[in-house]
Amino acid sequence: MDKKERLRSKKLRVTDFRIAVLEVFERHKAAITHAQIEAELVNFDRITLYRTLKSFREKGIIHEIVLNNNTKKLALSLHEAHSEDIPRQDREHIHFLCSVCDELYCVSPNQFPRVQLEGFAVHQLQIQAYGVCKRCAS
Amino acid sequence: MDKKERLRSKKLRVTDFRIAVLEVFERHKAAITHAQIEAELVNFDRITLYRTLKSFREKGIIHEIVLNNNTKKLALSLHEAHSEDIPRQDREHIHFLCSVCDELYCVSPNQFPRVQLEGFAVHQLQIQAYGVCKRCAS
DNA sequence: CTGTGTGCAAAGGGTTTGCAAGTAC
DNA sequence: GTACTTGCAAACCCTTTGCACACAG
Repeated sequence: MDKKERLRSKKLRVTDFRIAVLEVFERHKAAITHAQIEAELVNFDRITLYRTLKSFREKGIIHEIVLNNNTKKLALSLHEAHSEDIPRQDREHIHFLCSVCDELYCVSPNQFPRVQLEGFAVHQLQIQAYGVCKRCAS
Repeated sequence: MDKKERLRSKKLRVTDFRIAVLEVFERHKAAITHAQIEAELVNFDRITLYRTLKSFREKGIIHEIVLNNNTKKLALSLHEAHSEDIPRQDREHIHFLCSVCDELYCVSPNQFPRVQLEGFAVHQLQIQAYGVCKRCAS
């Protein structure tokens, strides 16, 4: 069961609640909101959920995407459970938000952009793309 | 006095408080936090500040940059007071955050990146760059 | 004069903290 | 057994709302 592995590899104890939260994430291909998670859990404690998501974030199991309309979405991180440092596809993916269905997808482009800024040494780029996804375009 | 012009062109009334807030922005080359603004105002009402910043945002006088450490910064928008729609340098600038001094600058690159994403029609990109600014690098 | 802006008080909502009991390892 | 987790209550903090008064145009 790789949900358990995911937790163990981050030195987090395996509990029913954490498994349940991971299951919610795995049910979705796109990033989800805190409210969505709450809606899909039954009989849970809100505070425990806050703490669970916080430790998931700190351990890099999930990452948070803050959109400019002040909403936040959460998504599983892509990297393998056992890897120690953050691999390229985690650093270099783009957050695509569809303005029709409001779903947010983590996408790896064929070529990740580079940027030159006069007077600034750029170490990392974080890119959010806004547009329409294939499903909504048809 | 172009602070007054700035307000009038957005159909906002010119008040002492709004001028004072604009002055705070003009004192800074980089984006500032809500807390910084409060620190530089004297004898002010917190609620009025919230409402002032809200109307500035709605009118496009300032824009908000949400960083992934969950902090927000505010900066004057670049476009001329009288322009009706958002010009290219407002849509196509990059937010650079220096990890040393924690200052955030709006920078226009010589060439704004384009991105191709399979299955997604990208209409707009929002880019945040992390690194070290010239002043901190020396 | 009219509608917009301000100031105060209070409410609202999301998130965090403290602590005791429960549980993974 | 020990340290980590959970659950409940309460506290916290930031932000918004309601309303009366003040003021810009």
